[in-house]
Amino acid sequence: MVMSGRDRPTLENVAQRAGVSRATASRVVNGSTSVAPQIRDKVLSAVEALGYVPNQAARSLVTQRTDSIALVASETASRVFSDDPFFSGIIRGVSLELEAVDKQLVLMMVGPSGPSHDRVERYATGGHVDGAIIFSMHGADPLPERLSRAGVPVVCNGRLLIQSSVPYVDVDNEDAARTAVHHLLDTGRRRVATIAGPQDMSAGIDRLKGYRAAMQDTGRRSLVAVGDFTRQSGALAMSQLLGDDPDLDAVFAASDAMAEGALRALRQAGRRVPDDVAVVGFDDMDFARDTEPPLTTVRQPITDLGRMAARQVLRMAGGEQIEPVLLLPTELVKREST
Amino acid sequence: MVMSGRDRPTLENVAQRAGVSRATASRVVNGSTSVAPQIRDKVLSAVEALGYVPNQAARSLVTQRTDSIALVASETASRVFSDDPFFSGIIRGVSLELEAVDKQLVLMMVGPSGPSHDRVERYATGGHVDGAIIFSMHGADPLPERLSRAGVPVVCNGRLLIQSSVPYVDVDNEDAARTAVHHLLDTGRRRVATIAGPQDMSAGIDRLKGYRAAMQDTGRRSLVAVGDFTRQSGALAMSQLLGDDPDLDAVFAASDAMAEGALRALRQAGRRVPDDVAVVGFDDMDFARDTEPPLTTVRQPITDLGRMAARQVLRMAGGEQIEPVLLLPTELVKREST
DNA sequence: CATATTCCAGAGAGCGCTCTCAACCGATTC
DNA sequence: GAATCGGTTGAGAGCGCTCTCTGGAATATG
Repeated sequence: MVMSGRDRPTLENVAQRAGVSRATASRVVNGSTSVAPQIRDKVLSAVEALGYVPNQAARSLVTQRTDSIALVASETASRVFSDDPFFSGIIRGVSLELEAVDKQLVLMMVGPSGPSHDRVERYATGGHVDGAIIFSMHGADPLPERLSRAGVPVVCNGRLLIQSSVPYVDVDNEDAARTAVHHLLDTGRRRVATIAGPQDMSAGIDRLKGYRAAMQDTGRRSLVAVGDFTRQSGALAMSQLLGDDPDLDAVFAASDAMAEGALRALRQAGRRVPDDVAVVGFDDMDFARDTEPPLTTVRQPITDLGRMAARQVLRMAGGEQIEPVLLLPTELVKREST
Repeated sequence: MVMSGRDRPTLENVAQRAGVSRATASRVVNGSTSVAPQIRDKVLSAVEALGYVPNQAARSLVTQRTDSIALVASETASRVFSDDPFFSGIIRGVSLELEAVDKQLVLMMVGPSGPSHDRVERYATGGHVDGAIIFSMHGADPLPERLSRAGVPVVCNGRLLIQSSVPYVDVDNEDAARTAVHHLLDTGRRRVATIAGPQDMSAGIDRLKGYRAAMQDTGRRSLVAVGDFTRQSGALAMSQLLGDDPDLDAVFAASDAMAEGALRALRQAGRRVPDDVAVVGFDDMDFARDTEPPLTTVRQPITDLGRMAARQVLRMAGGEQIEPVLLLPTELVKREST
């Protein structure tokens, strides 16, 4: 096996070949301005000739920066590995943003608690990353706060459930849900139920809150079933709802996946959509366009959520002060299911 | 802002507090056996008291290891960010395996070519990672070969399209497809079409090859439409197929997502499944159980594919010789669509 | 009891890089 | 012509860690 580590050219080699000092070579490599053009060129061609690539470890050792950001995801998050591509979207956004500034993305999964939790904490507080983005937290996870307290720049994706000063980016889930439900009401629906998301996640909680608010706005009774953002849970919840109130004429599902499950359950129960029951989802995933019928849904900019989280954490790492809350806009996309 | 980097305890501090030399402290931290128990304990409690975490950069600098592995994914891969969770499954597998040995996962996306390609190459050959797992390559991507030649341990996820000595892990796509088609034939189907995957990816190519082989085995004519593994393309391909041969009575789709699209197209064309047309998919994604009707499909162990890739690359990084090809078993899961 | 052997801890040399500080040099100013 | 000055370059000190090498204590051997 080739040991790539051993025979790699060092700055010293570059300097020698260019006939300058290591310090000057370093300046050129790092783009310092105060280097004479012809020396600069000499160094650059030495870099080229030798195929020099800076040793990140050595650099980190002195700069105390690692140029990498951790993306921490709760491994058990049903959304992460279920059939909805929320996870992928976030990763994509974060990745695009980091790539633009030549930072690396270190991905870490954590279990609900215990050893893997500690591992992430040790790793992040150990100065291996310049910051961390934490997403898809369940319950009152203490990790964000702990890292933050340890001096690691942290940004969360989604509102935290505990009182905390850790900044986050999210959409206004409550408001978006409210809008969705009002759309149902405005189009003449009278008995609007909801399939709520998991009640240990802010997205689940806030969307339910929005639904409740909209119902109260118009003096109506709530009809709630709780799912976990997956298709199956959506189908199950829909059946329950139908059992609870056979006359319901609309459903607001807190995710597209659950909405699709609901669509299926409705079909199996012999209900026509939207004639008998209108359905609104949340997310605007790719597949929402292809359900039968195509799904009316609340679009949230998932990739942008990732991008913004990355941007914020980079700013923090750069010593900037950032807004504690950043909300991105949503949009109600009307299709044939309402 | 708290600068976490500056006030972190060093090994020197630990040594001092424990009243030993730095070398001994290092031995304890790295689990060397030749340290007297009571000294060992003293060091450990100093570590505990100070909250010492080794500085990875310093360690890497001398060991020439980074304890991290790059997972490189083609960003444009339709599978990566489409509605099928292949990507997530691979990540999950790799992540689980790396976590077990306390290595980090560095995720890198690459565009079809150009700057991001170079970036990955520079990064990986620059000794920032101990190895790389490359997956979802399109066409004859030179990246795996280039990295490998540069001395970076590389394992691919999926057969390479070019002649190369880079090892890979995969399922036997051709054989699996053949089995699936034979299942269709065995259950009395006569006109079996296929919705092939993209022909610039080995999974797409090999599954089509398997289909063709099965058809030839039984002296039948092939009927092919090509998709790109997505739902939409599956629906589109199905319509074409129906146009080409309205009497077809079975379809083998090279992915579950395409199979679902096909199911939808068939329904819209007024065909009953499986009465008029049988459908077989590939992957056995979660949603395959919930399609209407539930999908017969070829199960491939996606998470294990990720796991094995990680295991192989770790072995390579450890200097071991590994098998150039590792094929994991598939299984035909029979449900109601056939 | 002297010598050989084993075992364990410490000293010290770097790993490759950045960055401060001093040195230098040609050019400007008095 | 001497003093000053902006602009470059080089020397060298570390960043925190691992690991080899050496010395000394403890144990075994003749």
